[in-house]
Amino acid sequence: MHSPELLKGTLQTIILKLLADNGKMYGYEITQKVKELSDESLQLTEGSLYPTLHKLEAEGLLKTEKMSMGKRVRKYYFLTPLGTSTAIQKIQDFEAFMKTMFQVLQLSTKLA
Amino acid sequence: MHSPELLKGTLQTIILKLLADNGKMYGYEITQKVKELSDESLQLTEGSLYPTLHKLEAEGLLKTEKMSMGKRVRKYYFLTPLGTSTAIQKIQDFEAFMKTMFQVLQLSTKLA
DNA sequence: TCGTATTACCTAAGACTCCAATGTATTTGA
DNA sequence: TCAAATACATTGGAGTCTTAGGTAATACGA
Repeated sequence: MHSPELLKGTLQTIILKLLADNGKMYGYEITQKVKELSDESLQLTEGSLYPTLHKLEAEGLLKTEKMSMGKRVRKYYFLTPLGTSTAIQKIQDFEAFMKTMFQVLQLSTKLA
Repeated sequence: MHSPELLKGTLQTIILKLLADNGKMYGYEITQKVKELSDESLQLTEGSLYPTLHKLEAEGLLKTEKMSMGKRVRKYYFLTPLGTSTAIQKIQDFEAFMKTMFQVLQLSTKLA
C-alpha cells in the first residue's frame, strides 16, 4: 500500500480515465477495477470515492443512470462530452507532471 | 505551471532529494533549484516551503546551521542520518507509486 | 542616491482533498 | 443461517498546500 498523500490529486484522473475506457461503471465496480489494475496496492475507500463522484457530477463531467437489479438499484456513471475532454486533459497534465517530477528528482524516465 | 493538487505529497520528497544530492542548502536556494530543474514549471511558494522545512526538522530528518553573510543570516539545512534513509525511502515510494499509476491509467511506462 | 527587484526569512487563516468511521440494505454462498 | 461480499451514502476530522501578509538586507540601474 502506498503512502496515501501521493494519491492526492490523482483520484479524479483515475475515475475519469476508467470511465473513458469502460463506458459506464458503478461505484463499487470502480473500486474493484482500481484494486485489480493496481495489483491490490491502491484501495479506493468509499469515503473518498462517492464524494468525488458526486462532485464530478455536479460539475457536469459525469451523468448517472439508475439500473434496477432485482430489489437493488445500481447507479451507473458515464462521461459527458465535457467529462471526456477533461479526462484527456487530466491525463496529459498528469504525464507532464510526471516528466517534471522525474527531472526534479533526477530519476531515470524509464520506470520498468 | 502544473495543476497544484498533483504536487501534494511530493514536496517532502523533493526537499529531501535535493538535500541528499547537494549536501546543504538554504530555503531560498531550494526554491531556485526546483524552479531551475523543472524548467520554471514548479514554483515552490514560501508558505509551503518553510513550514515543511520546520516540520522535517522537528521530526529529526534535518538539522540547521546558521551562516552570517554580512548582516544577513542564512539558515542552511542538511540531512541527518535518519533524513538520508528517509530520502531513499521516499524516492522508492514515489517510483513505486508512479508504476502503479501508470498501470491504473494504462499509460506507457516510457515517458520520453 | 533613490527606488525597485531580488534575496532571505517567517506566520496565520483558510481551502481543498482525502480518510476513517459509521450507517443502511441486499445478495451470495458455505 | 449467518458471515462475507455487494452497493449505496454521509460526517467529522486530519493533513497538505495556497493566499496573503509581514520584516529586512542587498544589488543595481536610472
